[in-house]
Amino acid sequence: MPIPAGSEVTRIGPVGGVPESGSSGRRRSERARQAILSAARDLVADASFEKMTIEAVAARAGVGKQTVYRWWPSKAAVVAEAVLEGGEGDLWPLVPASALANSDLHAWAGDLADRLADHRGAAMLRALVSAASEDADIAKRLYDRFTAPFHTAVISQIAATRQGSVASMSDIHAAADMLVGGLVFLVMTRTESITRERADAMIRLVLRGLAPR
Amino acid sequence: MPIPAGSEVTRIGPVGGVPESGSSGRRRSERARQAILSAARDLVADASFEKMTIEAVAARAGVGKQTVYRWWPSKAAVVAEAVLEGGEGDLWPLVPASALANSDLHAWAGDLADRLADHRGAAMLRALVSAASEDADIAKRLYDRFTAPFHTAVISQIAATRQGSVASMSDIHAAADMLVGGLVFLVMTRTESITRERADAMIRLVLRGLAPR
Amino acid sequence: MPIPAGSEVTRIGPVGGVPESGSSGRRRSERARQAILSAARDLVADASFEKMTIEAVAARAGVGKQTVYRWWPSKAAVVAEAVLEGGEGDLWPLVPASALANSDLHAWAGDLADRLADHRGAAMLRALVSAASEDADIAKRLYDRFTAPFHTAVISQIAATRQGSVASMSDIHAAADMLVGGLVFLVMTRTESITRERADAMIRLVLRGLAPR
Amino acid sequence: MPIPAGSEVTRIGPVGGVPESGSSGRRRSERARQAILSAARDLVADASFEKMTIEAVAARAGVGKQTVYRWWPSKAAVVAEAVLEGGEGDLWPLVPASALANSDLHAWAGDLADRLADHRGAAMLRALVSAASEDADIAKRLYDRFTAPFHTAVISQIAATRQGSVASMSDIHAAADMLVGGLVFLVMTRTESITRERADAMIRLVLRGLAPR
DNA sequence: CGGTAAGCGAGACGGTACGTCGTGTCTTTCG
DNA sequence: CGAAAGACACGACGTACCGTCTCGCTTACCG
Repeated sequence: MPIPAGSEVTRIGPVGGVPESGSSGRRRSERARQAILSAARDLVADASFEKMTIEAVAARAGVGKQTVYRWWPSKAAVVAEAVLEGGEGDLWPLVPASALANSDLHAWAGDLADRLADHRGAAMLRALVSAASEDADIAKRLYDRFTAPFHTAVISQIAATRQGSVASMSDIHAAADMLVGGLVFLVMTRTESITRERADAMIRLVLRGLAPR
Repeated sequence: MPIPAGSEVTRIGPVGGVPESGSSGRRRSERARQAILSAARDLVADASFEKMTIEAVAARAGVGKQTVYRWWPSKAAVVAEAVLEGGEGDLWPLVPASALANSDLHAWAGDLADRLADHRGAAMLRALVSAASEDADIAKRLYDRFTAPFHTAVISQIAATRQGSVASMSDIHAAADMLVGGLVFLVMTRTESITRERADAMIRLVLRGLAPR
Repeated sequence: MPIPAGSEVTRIGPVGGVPESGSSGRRRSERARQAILSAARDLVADASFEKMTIEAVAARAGVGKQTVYRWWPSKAAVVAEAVLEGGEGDLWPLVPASALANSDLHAWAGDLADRLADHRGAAMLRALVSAASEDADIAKRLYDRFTAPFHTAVISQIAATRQGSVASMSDIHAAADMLVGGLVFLVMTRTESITRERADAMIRLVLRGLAPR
Repeated sequence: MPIPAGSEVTRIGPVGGVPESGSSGRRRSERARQAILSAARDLVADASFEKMTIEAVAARAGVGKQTVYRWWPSKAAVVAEAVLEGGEGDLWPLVPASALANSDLHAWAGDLADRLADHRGAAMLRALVSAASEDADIAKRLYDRFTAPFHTAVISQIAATRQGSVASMSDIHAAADMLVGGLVFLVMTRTESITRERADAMIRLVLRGLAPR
């Protein structure tokens, strides 16, 4: 998997795409869209992917079921968009593409750990992973959203500090996969405490592994 | 989370347990039990946790639905037992508790990567993780089955080579979580190639991170 | 129920009526109106009242759904107008108001039988009766369209031949109800063969019953 | 249509047939069956065939929807059985097969008129006719239930009184169709008053028509 | 002739019911 | 008394239509 250098991970549209309207007919209701995503987030947060139902999402959003099915092909797609896109502010911290110092990585990982320590955040991520296990496209979106930015950041850091000779590409891959995977695995297995300390330990270990001898 | 040194990870019985020998009446049919677990494995392997149904398991096992519900409380429990216990041979390699050399860890990780590269193995692990996201007990079983042995192995290795001073306990935790989590995350996100090389890179990185300076 | 002697049964306008001339704006499209009625007739003819949908009517007529709802309040109303008014030629024969001879009645009944022997005609009448069972107004329209003309005809015949003393009003009612009802019942119960012979037998029986001793 | 002389019109089983049980498994619940038919009767009586829903029937019967669909193929079939079979006492009077006197026919017709004068009875018959318009089998059941007994009665009467020479078979058919059809048509078109007088007039007319000169 | 007031096609909307499927429980008969 | 068979109450599925509501157009009249 090549590293999509300056890739735009941010805005991933609904699967059905923007209304695309040629012209006639009533337009898609943005109000309904937001209500659905928000309802999905809420329901997934206090139950689980399996227990969430489209019916309940529609009801809570004050929307007909068909309005959900018109724009998303499956429960997994709704959850993916709801959890990945978030609502107003960003749900998940993004590694700054120009991260130069180790402290940037620590800050990011600590931030992420905070979100995952929160019950709501953890539940949402669990749901997202379950959704990914159902649908390969979502799986890819999940991977790209969390892992790819780390690649970019580490590469730009190395380039800046001329230490590139040391860390091979496969090491960077391994580092990113393990870091993200490690945190996600803790969430999936509900290991109680996802603390900044734990996240720091992971970052430290990985950076030490990547560092020149 | 303390490391349960000599813990028995191997045999995790059905939740209901064996029918408490000594009682009168017909005994639990081992044949039915195996048929159910095997059917569950098959169905989960070529669909997904969500799409697998107890009804289909019962049908394929040639068993009444009640016979499933008599012994397992939920779909998640059936899948957990089916996937974790495996059939005849062990489904998932176990780190030898007395692993002394780095090569032992490489061998284990490579072995695991092989299983996960296989479509059937990957599907089964995905199902297991989904099951874990539904049920905290299963989540714990999953974590213990894959992470704890690594802890034990690394600790015994350190004890043997008197390098214990270097690696802190939290580093060992981090290492185990990341290693297992990294591989599992690749499976969940369906990253195409889970190769021995990838696994080796992970192990190498982690060992370098753990090593004394 | 008094016999509305010279009643205009023929033209029954749309419920909403013509757009109240004098107003500005675009006029009702006669083309759309005909397309809708024709589509309704077609759809009802090869399915049933229950299975016909307004959506399908609009689609087949190449018309927006709203254009149907603007002019008719319900599916029953559309069907009633479509089936009762017919298209170009009259769908259902009308007893001539001045029927003087028995042969006129035989001719009418035979004609009606022919229409009902046709699959399309039978299906349309079935739909009309179903529509009537939903809506009392339509029920009245149906009754008046088929039964009242018979009343008128028989009365005028009696007046002409001075045999009025014999047949009481209630006998005439009974005769009309039974004649029309008998044929309609055959259609509703899908009795295979609605032949001129059958219709003749009915007319004969009724006339013999009405005749002076 | 031949006259099924001594036909058993009485018990027409559920379409799905009696459980037919070879052996094992839970038996069909008679309680549920009665509850469903009774609920269907009630709902159809105070709405219409179109407005009645299977969902409402199931709910009112305290039964799962599936239990309805397991035994009846369609709404029409449920209504047909509910209305034709009736509950405890017979819903619709049956002409005695051995009717010998005209007064027997008058009694029957008067009885039937009473049922149809009742709002509930009328609504149920309307629903039955609508059901028949959807399904040819039900149409036949409806025809046989109401018309055939009349055939039998008239024939037996004729045989007894040796007046057979006069009334031809086609006249008897016509008489039966018109009598039943006349009453049913009044119900369908909601003609307000279905009185014994009206029924008597019909019977009188028909008998006069059938009588020898 | 330009304004304004419908009607029109299209099609999304909040809903209700459909007929099917799966859940977990319950009878029933057999071994 | 376990196990197979299968009916049961329940509830969600994804679809089809309902009747209503925008949309961006035509028409047509009226000033």
